Amino acid sequence: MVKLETIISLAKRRGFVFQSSEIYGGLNGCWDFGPLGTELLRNLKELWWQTMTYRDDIEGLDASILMHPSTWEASGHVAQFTDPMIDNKVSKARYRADNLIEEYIERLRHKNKNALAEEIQQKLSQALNPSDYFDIIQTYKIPDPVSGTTEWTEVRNFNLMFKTFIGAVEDEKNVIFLRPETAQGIYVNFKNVLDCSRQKIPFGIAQIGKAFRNEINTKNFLFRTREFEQMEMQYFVKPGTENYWFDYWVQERMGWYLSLGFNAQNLRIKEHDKLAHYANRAIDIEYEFPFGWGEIEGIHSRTDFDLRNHQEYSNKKLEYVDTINNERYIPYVIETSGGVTRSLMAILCNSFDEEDVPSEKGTLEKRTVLRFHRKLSPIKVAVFPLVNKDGMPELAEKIYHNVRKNFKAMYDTSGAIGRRYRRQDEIGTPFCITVDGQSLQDDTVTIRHRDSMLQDRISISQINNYLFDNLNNNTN
RNA sequence: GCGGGAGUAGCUCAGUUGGUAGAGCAUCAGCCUUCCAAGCUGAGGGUCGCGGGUUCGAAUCCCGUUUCCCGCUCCA
Repeated sequence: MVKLETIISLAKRRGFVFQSSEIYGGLNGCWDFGPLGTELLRNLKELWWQTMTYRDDIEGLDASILMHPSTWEASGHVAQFTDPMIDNKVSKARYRADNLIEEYIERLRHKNKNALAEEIQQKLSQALNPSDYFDIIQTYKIPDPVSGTTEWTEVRNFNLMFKTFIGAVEDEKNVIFLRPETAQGIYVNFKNVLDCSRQKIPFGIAQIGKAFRNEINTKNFLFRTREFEQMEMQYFVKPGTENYWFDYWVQERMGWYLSLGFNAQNLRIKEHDKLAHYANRAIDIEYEFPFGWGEIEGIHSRTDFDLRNHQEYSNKKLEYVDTINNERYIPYVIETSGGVTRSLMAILCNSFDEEDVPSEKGTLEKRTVLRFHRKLSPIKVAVFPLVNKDGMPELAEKIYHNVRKNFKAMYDTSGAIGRRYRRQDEIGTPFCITVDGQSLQDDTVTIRHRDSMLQDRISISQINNYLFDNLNNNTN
């Protein structure tokens, strides 16, 4: 499997991804998208957007990043989006206090000290704030698995939401958060969308946008970052039908990734062992990255947890009224929550290929090619004159100006033709059009395919049709 | 956050015991090239991640810091 460093190097060299604020030494876990990365990102999001909102039963939304503070009270993020952290003073090892205690309980059970284990379990289940965890660790003298000592710091709560202030005064009353997920923007707009769209349940609301989490550790290039983009769709269903729709959306979403050219062997569905407080069913769609399996999309059955809480906190009815059956209820929600940034990274990994091809000299040479699905490719077509004389550049340039009206295109006259093909291979351009001597005679050009390196000869007047046909069908 | 490795041109890297930096590729200009990269000529590009310190003198030694990679830990 390709190394992450290889991907990062190519991404930088060809303008897919740069480190944020690089001239100042970079900013941990933040990345910028360059010219080609931006195109790829836009194509990815556009495909998702079309898949979702071209349906009759899904509406689009673009909610603000800053939201009323009560949103995060209702969602549970203020109380629960928090890790109680504790450090051992001797080993310097850092733990989540609840995990540390749970591990200790496990070890007690292994030693058949079940009564004690049960006692601690009881206290753990009632623990709410940092001092509760600290008391348990103190009372039972829970040791550090690394150093074996009980030299602990206090337990400190680490909330993963980014905090800032609204207005000029920086006091507690003015604290607001950058959204840690886009979902809540959808829930609080549930009634608005329902009222204006004339949708009937089941229906969904789709949104693409940035979210922010003040992660303790960032990691693995684009995989774990503090600022990231999500593409989320919340599907509102009648209670009791949530399992049907859960299975439906798992199928749909998995199919979507496969339709983008993801290798099925590098995708899997992972059941959650432990469910979050809001979910009664959850799976992750995982991709096998160079560093191992990682989530690219989560599908959660969130029950009516969110709408019910927003109804309670806002004191506004968030019910759905079924006038035909004369029913009213708070809908259940199936959430499909995809990571744009993570998917982009998965696409880079999935597309990267190196193969040996025979060279002009008769030896084998390495060819680097990004085998993007055509719909994802940042550049759709490149146009070259075979050589820079005899009227070929003039004709090639004319063709280029024509195709770029409809397709992201590139014109290149620099270097030998083989080199220009390889440049395009490396950025995943599916088609290269070359004007040669024959073109000047009979108004035809060659069109070269990235993956097979084979060429068709077509007439210049057919170029647009050819590209439309080949870029819009669903084959890879 | 811990441990390990690394940071020198856009990329991959070299740089001997400290004496103010090189190569290949890439880029740009020109030439040459009639279909799968690395022919010819020339040019541009680096305060050696950043900040201190030691020294007559630091890419090189010391301290701090930052970023990336790998392994732990973590990921409501």
